[in-house]
Amino acid sequence: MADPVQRLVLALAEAAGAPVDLERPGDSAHGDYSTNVALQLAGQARRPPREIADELALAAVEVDGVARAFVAGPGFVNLELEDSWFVETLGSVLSAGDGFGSGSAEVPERVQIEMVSANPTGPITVASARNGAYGDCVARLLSFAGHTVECEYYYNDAGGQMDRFRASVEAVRRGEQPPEDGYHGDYIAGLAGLPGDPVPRMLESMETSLDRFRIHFDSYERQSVVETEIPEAIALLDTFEADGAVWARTSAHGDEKDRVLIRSDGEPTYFAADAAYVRRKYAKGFDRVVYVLGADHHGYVGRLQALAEMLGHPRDSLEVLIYQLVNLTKGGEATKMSKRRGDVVFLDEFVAEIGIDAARWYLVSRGHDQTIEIDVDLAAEKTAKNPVFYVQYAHARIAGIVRNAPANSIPHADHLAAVGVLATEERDLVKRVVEFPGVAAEAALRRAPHAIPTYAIRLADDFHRFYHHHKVLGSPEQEFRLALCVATKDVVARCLDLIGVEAPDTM
RNA sequence: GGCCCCGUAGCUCAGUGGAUAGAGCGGUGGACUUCGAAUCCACGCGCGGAGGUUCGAUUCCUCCCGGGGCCA
Repeated sequence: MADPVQRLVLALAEAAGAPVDLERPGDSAHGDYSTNVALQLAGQARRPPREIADELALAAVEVDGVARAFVAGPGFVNLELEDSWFVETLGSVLSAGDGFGSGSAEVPERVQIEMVSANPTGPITVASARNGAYGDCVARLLSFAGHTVECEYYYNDAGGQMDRFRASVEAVRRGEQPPEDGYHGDYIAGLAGLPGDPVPRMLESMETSLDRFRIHFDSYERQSVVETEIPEAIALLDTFEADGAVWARTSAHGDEKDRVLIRSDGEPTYFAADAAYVRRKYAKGFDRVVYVLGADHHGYVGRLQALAEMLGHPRDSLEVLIYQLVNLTKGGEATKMSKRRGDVVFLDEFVAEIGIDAARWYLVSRGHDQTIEIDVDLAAEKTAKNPVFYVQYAHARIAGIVRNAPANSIPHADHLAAVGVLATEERDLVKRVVEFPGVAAEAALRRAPHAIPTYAIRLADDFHRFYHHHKVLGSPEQEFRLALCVATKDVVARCLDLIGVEAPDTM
């Protein structure tokens, strides 16, 4: 079945002889949809925009479903649509079912997303949780768009950090303080009380925290394994020797300077391990390799993309998603996050205070380019007012209606008919629901999951308003309204699923 | 000194070229014998500054100011 929105867009594009974008005007006096295509065409056509708009409006009224088309302002063409268009549109949403809004990827790719990748020296922090929540949502969005996505966790099991971590646990076991440059958090004492190597225990506990936070990994990779492939990787790179060291000519591939691979003492650098790791990722057959890194690592972008290019892949196929950091305040005082000092807020504590749904919502509902400020004291108090409940409540409300609906009254797409004249709230809600595919596609393309909660709030808003004004069950319009409820409920649930939040039937 | 991110309402944030810039929180006042009032309705205040591109700029470009981060 052809999507009625697309049908409109295509008909208008044909009339205009150019691609057309429909937007929803802020002012309802400007119709259901409007397009600025006449304004865009005016320049090259060397004609007054209103003249072009007049012609387009004449053609638009002939399009099936268009009740009225009129020109306003500098040359906008505004459309008012027939009730039948809304009924048809709702029907198409219902028949799309679970797939509504999915499959936007033009070229489906095999994508690896590497995220979190915190070394196992302490529990998952809120900062790492933002990394994970963001990466996980991007993974969900890309997968919904039609890509095949795998999530990987990478950690350094062989470096100095691990030595200091083990030494800290050992010190406590001997009844001493951890070394000055060691780890001082309370969790060290807990690990010291258990026998054996603390590293596997630490990892296991981190995995449990992430899993409970609904962040799942398809694979784990260790630096000690990756390092064994450094020679193969270096053989493929553009290298030279200077000062007794082996260098990668990264500056010739978009990086700001060349990088050392093997020091003059024969020791490989971290960058050499990075090279081996990048090679390994592509060797697994991924078309696209994504890193999720905090803003403090933005300097890595150039050298990583240089590696991809030297290894024979398009530099853009290695994508680094940078998110800004999380600042915590406690009672108005800023606290610097430092895992070594134990001066951090851990994910488990954060979740214990505000719950998983609110925590996930909190971490992904802001743009990833935005630094997050969290007042730890206020977070718990604010929970009840968190917009996530506003959205969840819309879902639960609809679930209640569906529960109370008579058996066999849930409508099907094929025999859907409006009764009487549609109300503003009904038309607005239909328009909101059909925005979803565009929102999901855009969010995936821009790696911007925060667009989903933003949209979900507006959707819930339109639903709550509709609910308040109109009775569903037992009304003459029951069939249409029930259909509208079901479509809304499905889209709300999909939005929440895309950000890893539950969609409860009761609250 | 170089590079990256950010300055939008009292606070936390949406809005990557369109018409009168939006939400939530906080404040005030209203609405439940009706499918769930965790809801709805009403009332205030705002694009850091200066230039430029454009028919049109919160959005794009340059510079300045201010906050954060990375590197040197």
